[in-house]
Amino acid sequence: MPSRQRAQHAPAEDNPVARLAVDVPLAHLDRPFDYLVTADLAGTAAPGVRARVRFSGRLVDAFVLERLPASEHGGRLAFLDRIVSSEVVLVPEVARLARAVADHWGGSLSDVLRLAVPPRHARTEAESGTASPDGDEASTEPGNGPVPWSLYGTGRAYLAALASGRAPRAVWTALPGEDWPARLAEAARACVAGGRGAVLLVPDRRDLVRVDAALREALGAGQHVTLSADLGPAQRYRNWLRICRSQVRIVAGTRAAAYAPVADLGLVAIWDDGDDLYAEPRAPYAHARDVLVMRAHLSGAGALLGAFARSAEAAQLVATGWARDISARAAAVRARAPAVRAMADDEALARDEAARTARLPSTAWQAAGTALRAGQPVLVQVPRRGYVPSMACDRCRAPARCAVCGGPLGQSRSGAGSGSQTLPACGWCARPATDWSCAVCGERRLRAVVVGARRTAEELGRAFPGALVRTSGRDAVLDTVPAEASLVVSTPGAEPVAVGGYGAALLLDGWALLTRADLRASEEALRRWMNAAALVRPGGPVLVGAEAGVPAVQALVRWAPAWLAERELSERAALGFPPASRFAAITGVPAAVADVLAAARLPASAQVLGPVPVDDSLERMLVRVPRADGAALARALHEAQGVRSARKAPDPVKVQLDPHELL
DNA sequence: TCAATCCGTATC
DNA sequence: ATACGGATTGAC
Repeated sequence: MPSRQRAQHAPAEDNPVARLAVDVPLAHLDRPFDYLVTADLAGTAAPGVRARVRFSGRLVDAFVLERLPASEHGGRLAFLDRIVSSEVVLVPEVARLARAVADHWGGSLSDVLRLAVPPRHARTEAESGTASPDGDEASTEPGNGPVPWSLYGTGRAYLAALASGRAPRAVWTALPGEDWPARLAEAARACVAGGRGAVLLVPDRRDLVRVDAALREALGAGQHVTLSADLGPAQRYRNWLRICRSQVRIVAGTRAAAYAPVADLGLVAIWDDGDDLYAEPRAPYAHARDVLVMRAHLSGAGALLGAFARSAEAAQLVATGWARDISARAAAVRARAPAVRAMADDEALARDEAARTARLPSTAWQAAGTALRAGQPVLVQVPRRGYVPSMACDRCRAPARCAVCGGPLGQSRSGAGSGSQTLPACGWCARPATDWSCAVCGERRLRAVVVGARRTAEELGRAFPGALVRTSGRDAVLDTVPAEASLVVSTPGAEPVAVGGYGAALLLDGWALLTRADLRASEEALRRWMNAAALVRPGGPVLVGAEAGVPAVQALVRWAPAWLAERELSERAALGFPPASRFAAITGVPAAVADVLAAARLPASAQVLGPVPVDDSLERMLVRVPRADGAALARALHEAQGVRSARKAPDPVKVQLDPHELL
């Protein structure tokens, strides 16, 4: 077959070599491969198009990365089998980004490309390219109201820099009550004014609906598209093609939209980068915030990280000078912030299950009652069920940490038999906490922290007979609630926006958020509280069920997210935690994990922790290095995976850098 | 001495 | 996966 085909198809005269990214996940094949282009494909085998090639006997998908006059490959080149379509779907800018993402997280290019380029939908591709996108209605005139960015110190200068073609980078702390989708849309409009495009990321579909509406308001219809998994394959691919074909330059979407092939990218923006939903659950487990930061850096685009709260990573970008801080003046914050009070006695209630409904903290219920009587909705935030049990100081409730490596202590099950004892042990290095003492108060006793049964809507209904109770949570999320007396019970992240703002908010079981076995417990608690409290009208009462002295609670009371983030950042730096350090988690059957670590040429600074048993017969090892050695760590582990995949080692090993849920 | 077979390795 | 090269084996 080869000789016959080669006789039929002579190589192209110009640039007969195509360099391809082939879709094979094996780590040792994570590099480009050169193929010969036949004369008849000379015109269509352009950089960025999909191809099919015979790769070690099998037909596999591939992308053309570039065309070259000759190959550096010593052996014989095979001919490219066929070009799938002439649509350019992988532009060089995104190819470079994908390579950088793969390298940074120790993964393969093909894994990243599967996320970056949506699966082809042939019928959609064949449609005439002028079809309307999301079923847009009639065109509206772009809104041109006042620009509330002027409330934010350098905010207007930031937009002006975008419009003039520069690449300003900022961490933006939105004022409570801010109509943030409108502000993001204005930033996008500034890009358009300067002849460039923008990518705006939001955590979930509900936020996307809001940004979509704001963009339509700011830009008029048909000037942008949305990208998210729940559009379905056809609509998603249709919208995505409009970006490829440069028919739109503004994209709003969920995490995978970070790779949207917007031409002349002027801005990448992300709302609430601390949200867990930005952590990609598929290999190589890149975080969308970091992907955008990388993209801004590689492509010379501006960057905007906006939120009510602030992540330690965002604080890090400010601290290193990579991004500027855009915040409102203290007076403006004071004028708009709710009035926050901590209800410490909620702790006692949490312990005494029976007393709950009887001994409701009177301040909380007074505030709720007042708002309801005034005809205003009241937001009640309740934690989701099913927190991982963690250990805390018996006296002061500070989360308990390992004396040796600083990892979180948890209840490990030792022995599967009956009468098995549970003893607290480190979740990172597995050392039992035999001689523990609290770093805060010196107490030597530990207690297990478990979230009890959550207060139900019915309980609240009993406390306020006759009140309308709505719920918003995992199964049924409400987008908005009207300006009328109602109790709105919501889990974090599902809080509906209230027309006119909530009259009050109760943030229940706040202590439970703070004692999670999670490095980010404080930061995450504040993020959830602020996202809820920001929906309350200025000066409205917000009651949080947690100790007033805890830093996260202080930050909420003073509405000082940057203060907490900076504090967290310096604390973590002192303790060798991320983002000052980088971690890798290696999970698999014990022999396979040991195999990877033996093959990996880790940097000298690497500290290996574990193993810790995880479910079934699997175990996990952690490797920690200072941030500066992060790239070396990623490379070493990717190479080690390559050695194993070349050997066809049977047991799979999951290598995850910056494992989000562990830290 | 040569063919059949096995094993390891590369995959353009 | 599959193809190939080199080593190994077994029959003449």
